[in-house]
Amino acid sequence: MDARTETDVAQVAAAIGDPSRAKVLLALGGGGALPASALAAEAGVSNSTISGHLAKLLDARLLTVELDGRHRYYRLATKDVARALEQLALIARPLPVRSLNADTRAKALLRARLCYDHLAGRLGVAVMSALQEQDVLAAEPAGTGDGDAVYVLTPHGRAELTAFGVDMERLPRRRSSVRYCVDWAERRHHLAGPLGAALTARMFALEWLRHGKYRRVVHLTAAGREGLAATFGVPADQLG
Amino acid sequence: MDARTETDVAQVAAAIGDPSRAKVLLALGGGGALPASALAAEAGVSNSTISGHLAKLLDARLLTVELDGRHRYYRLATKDVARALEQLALIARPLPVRSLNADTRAKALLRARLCYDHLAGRLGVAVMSALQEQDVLAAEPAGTGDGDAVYVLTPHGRAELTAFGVDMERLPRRRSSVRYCVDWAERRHHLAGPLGAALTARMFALEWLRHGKYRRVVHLTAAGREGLAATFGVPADQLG
DNA sequence: AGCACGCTTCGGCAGACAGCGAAACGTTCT
DNA sequence: AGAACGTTTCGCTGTCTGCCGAAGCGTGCT
Repeated sequence: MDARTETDVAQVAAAIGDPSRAKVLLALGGGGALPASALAAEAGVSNSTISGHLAKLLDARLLTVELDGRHRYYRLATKDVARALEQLALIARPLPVRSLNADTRAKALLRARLCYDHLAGRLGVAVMSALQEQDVLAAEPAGTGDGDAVYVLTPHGRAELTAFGVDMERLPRRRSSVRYCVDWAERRHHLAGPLGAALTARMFALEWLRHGKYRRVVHLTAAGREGLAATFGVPADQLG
Repeated sequence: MDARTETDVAQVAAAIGDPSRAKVLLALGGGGALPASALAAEAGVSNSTISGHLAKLLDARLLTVELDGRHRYYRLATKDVARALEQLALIARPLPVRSLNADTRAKALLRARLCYDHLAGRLGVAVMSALQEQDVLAAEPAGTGDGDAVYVLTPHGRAELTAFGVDMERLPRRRSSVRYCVDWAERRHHLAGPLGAALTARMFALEWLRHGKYRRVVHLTAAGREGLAATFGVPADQLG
């Protein structure tokens, strides 16, 4: 027999459910690692305060630390943590803007951000929709209509992406279907899963994308703007 | 321009992050509706206390109410709330057993439960795995190996399920792929999405499954035990 | 060795909040 | 109308916890 039983949802949720801690987690939501002092600045609290918070997040196994000299780099413990955060963002209310700085940050996040390892935000949904236009992905609308649509990669799409330089060998074979997230800001789908991660990685390799000051924020380069229009037919007016 | 900005993850998480409130949400996780007093018993607090909690959960838009005479039936506001809860359960630590009663409840939940509209728990993963054995579903192992596998419904499987009485017309057409959840207890996949919901509904219609005292708990009937073995080849020793 | 730096620990304070019982409110049943 | 019932509101108490500054500890620079 097995000692496992119900899990302590309340404890994790409480760990996430503090404004400072949530800011920390969101700042790390792009999959990057940051030292304690940067996280303190991010959350707008003192170093001693953030230290307590980080200890709590470690205890809840939401974060891991890497020791590097006198620095300590924190990152999300697993992909599942990032997924849980995005899922929570989906059911959360919009947050009123606090400062001018926060406003530009927020706008940048809405424009293009990483959802741990794949592209999200307006850019993410624009790419997803362009991939359908180009018959790279085929949508199969949900029967029940409640956000449970399904996408598959077409043979043509497979060829297209291979030509683009995505290493398709390392992805699920045959009639692949495709994972996606419901974007919390756009309420539309963006590409996720292994394919989303691989495509995003390729775009970074081509320098179509660059990391912003914080890893979660992504900037589209001029090359990226041209490339997306030329290769996938993403309309330029959706790249603002 | 759009006033939407970052969302308030902290607020939702805080709403979930109280033991009593989490118990309420989990009790409603099967998609059912319960009156305030039942939820108070469920959480083990007084009626006045639960009333405050329910008000908070309503304010956070995690629940909705239906007024029915002097009763008020609460249920989860959307499927997304249920999804968020399961995602949190996935990253939460196991909870130590408190009472004998809680223990039998927990065991029942591990055996078979509803994940809002589809089957989960040991029974859920057993069915999922049997469906693969029977070539109803084909698994396409993840390239990156981090839980991003993909399943598709085979033509044979489509015929099989149609014969079983699942209304396949109302589901995504053509080369459908299939949504799944990672079961928080088993750490294996169970069938979700429209197909999972439809199959589960059919099993209820056939009286293979019956609701327990609380809707989230599901009981397998004798007919269900036989049917699952005969129709899908689910081994009897996995139905304990 | 000595200093600067990043981070954590400690002590203390103030606000938030879960808990209960009593009372109020509205609905249903007799 | 009156009693029973489900639910919410109110007042109160105790506890928890987020916050800071100061002090402590280990690491790296010079």
